[in-house]
Amino acid sequence: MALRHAVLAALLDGESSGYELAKAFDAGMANFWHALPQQLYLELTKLEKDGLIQGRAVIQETRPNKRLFSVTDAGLAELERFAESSAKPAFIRDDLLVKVRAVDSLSAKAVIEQLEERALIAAAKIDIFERYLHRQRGDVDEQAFLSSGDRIGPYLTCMRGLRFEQETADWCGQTAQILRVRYGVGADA
Amino acid sequence: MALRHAVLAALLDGESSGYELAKAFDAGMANFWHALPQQLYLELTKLEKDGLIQGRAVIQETRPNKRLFSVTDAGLAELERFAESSAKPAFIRDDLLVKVRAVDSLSAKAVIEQLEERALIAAAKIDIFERYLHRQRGDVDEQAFLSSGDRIGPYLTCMRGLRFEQETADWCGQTAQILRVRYGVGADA
DNA sequence: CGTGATTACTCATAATGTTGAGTATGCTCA
DNA sequence: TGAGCATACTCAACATTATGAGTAATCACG
Repeated sequence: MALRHAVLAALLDGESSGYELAKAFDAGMANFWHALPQQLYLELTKLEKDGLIQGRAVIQETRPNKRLFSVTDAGLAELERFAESSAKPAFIRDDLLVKVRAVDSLSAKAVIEQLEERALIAAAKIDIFERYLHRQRGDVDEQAFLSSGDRIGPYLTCMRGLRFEQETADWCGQTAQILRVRYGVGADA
Repeated sequence: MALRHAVLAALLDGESSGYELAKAFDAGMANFWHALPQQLYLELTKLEKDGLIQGRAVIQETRPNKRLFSVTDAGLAELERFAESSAKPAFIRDDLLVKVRAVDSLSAKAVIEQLEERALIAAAKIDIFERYLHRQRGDVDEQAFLSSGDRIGPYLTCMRGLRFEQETADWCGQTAQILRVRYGVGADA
């Protein structure tokens, strides 16, 4: 029952179609949850059936018709219940860490390459997140925005995503460097 | 096929029973993967059937008998294959982030409490990880250990876990503080 | 002497997440 | 003019993870 609440939380940004949500939950932007389009469409159907969101059809001329969903009062109440229930601990679960853990028994080259690739991906996300944060806070500085802006939830979670990616980029870069030195693999992996 | 490789990587530390692995993959220690005992026992059975690990029974007088597993050559080869295949991106997937994302539409108290609780949990993990790192490197400093120690994979992944938890503790603390100020909830939540 | 924690493991089922294959239309760019 | 991309969504099958309920012995605590 977790995607359920992630979708509700995302819909607080305003009415949205499955397709738009799918983009938001995809690799690029998902700073607080990740899901594939198929899951989202399914979840939206269930949420509507349960009365937690309501959809309205939008007939389009030039594009396929779509349905825009928004959170109902029952949905808000459900989110409130969710927020009060105890959160389960979050874990890192990452293929790349498994590979690094085993690196002493493997040929390091592939691992180094993947660390460097991951660092680049993280750098791209950092860029996206920084732009988003800047756009959100507008002219005021961060402190001022956080104390008086009218919607800070998305900002706060994006901050977390940003720091996570910065940490990822740093660790991947440093780890790749250490392994390169140890195993004499050139920098131009 | 991911737990599979996590188990293989964990067994590189040396022969281990399902029970011991279960502790290592549990909340406290799992700095590179997380799994429940039931999953591990199942996976160990499959790994043995596939010849990637081999078990040997140890008959104990005072405790139930157990089976210790170690990685075979085929298992090592499988890990090598895994390391060379491209890693799928890692995502944060955390209930608490969902709650923070939605906090503007909720009563903030419960969210603040959970942020503070999470910060404490993270602090405890930081402690565990720091001790582990210190024990691993022994007398030499980190740089020296990383360039000449004989097994650095576990050290590197634990570093990642450490930083992740530090980031968690910082962000949770700061976020709780911001929300406390905004919503006038006392520090003694 | 019995309550609860630790060691050591198993089985079944439910919930979640991933993969693959479709359907359909229209827009843009070469 | 046709290849590829964006919009917009659906269905089915599979893989992975999580949950709940047991079994059974020993040990430490009061």
